[in-house]
Amino acid sequence: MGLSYAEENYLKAILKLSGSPDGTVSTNAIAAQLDTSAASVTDMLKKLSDKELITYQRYKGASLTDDGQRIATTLVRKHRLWEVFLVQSLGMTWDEVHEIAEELEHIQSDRLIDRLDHFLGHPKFDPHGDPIPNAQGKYTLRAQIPLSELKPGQEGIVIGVREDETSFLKHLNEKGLTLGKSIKVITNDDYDNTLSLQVEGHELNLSGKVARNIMIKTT
Amino acid sequence: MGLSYAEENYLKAILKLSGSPDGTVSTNAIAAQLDTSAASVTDMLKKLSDKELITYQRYKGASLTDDGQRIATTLVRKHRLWEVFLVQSLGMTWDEVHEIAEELEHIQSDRLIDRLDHFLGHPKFDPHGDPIPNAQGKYTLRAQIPLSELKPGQEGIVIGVREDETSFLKHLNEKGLTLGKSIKVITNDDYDNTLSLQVEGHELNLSGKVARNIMIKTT
DNA sequence: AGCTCAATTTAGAGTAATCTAAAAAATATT
DNA sequence: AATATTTTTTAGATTACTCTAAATTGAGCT
Repeated sequence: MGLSYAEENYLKAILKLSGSPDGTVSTNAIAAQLDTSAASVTDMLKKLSDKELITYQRYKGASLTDDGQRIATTLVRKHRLWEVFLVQSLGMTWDEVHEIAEELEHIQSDRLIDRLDHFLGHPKFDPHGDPIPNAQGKYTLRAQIPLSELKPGQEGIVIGVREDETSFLKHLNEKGLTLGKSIKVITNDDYDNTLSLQVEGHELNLSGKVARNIMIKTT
Repeated sequence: MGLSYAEENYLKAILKLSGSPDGTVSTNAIAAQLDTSAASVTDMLKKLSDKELITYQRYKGASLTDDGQRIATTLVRKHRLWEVFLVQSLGMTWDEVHEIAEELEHIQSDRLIDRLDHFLGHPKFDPHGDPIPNAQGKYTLRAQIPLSELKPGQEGIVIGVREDETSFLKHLNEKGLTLGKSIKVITNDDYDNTLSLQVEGHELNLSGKVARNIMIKTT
């Protein structure tokens, strides 16, 4: 019936990586995502294929079946709802909740998630600005572009980040660049790949690498 | 560093069973508590002993060291805080929260538990009436006696149950005997071991077995 | 088409937790 | 005290997940 934590994590990784054309994901991509060996991935892909949660052919990569997609999306829903709870109810900061939510998402109880969703007021986005799938797996998309694509003079609001890594989120927090902050781009140098912007009066410099991972809703 | 779920569950079982004189618990008692084989218990006792979380001698049973006691008490604290959250915040019923809390108690984050405790207003008792240890492992005892010990005419309030089993809690819910209800004993027949009482106008009959597991604060 | 190299799979092995069956130790009974 | 019974441990195996190293397959290049 229930899946193991490992199985669930593989499904989530495949969902995350299957933005590509036909949704097919390579063995190595999964190994990199989960920081495990390619051999382990191959073993697990066989198992998930037997359970009909993915379609898999040797040497050809894997993609989620409808069942697999449903389960993976539910995990994302759980993860993001828990993140909202941790930030909104418990007052934790957005850079410390990811790892805890990574554990909480595996708790087994549909009813628990329904009640939590209700308690939180059916939020549509998590603290990183990512959409929360509803119980049917549908979610709202939001118009957002990477900070790196803004031209000098453009303004907007920080609505999310792409990276989940704690170190990255911590870095942003230290710079004062948190969710909801209004920003205005001063310079965006395509050449040396740096960007300067104004946040609450201060001026801030970011590398192109960092700027590409910060999502903005333009105003 | 961190312990596995299995290791944590063994420590909790040993704490639960070590009400006895010197706090020593037998292999078979643990096996029964965790519904596992005695052989598995022996294996695990060796491992926990190596980690200095219990003292253990072959054929002589086990008892918690200070470290083991601290960890086990923290687990109880986490379990009971989560139960309060599930009932108080999410509106779940006391008969459905135990199993979910059984999973939630393993989530690793001291800060999370501190925040949760704060969010809930530092509750002293869980929905079953059991005391919640504080961060230092200390907890308040409450004067409570089993319903089975009340004499006819005595009155009181339901403040807890001894059994954790879902089926038992469900049974009580159906009879309308939930936490906080005022009761008055009408008859308590030592001979055939049954008891009748008044709850909100209704009259209710309980077996001695059930009555022994319902805790009352007399008024 | 044949070769090269990267990606992937297979082979073989290790760890954690569990089981059943058999052996050993402790406890109870006569 | 000797024997019978119960409890506990050991032995040997199984499942899930993981690893490294070696073999295989596929894809790109000439």
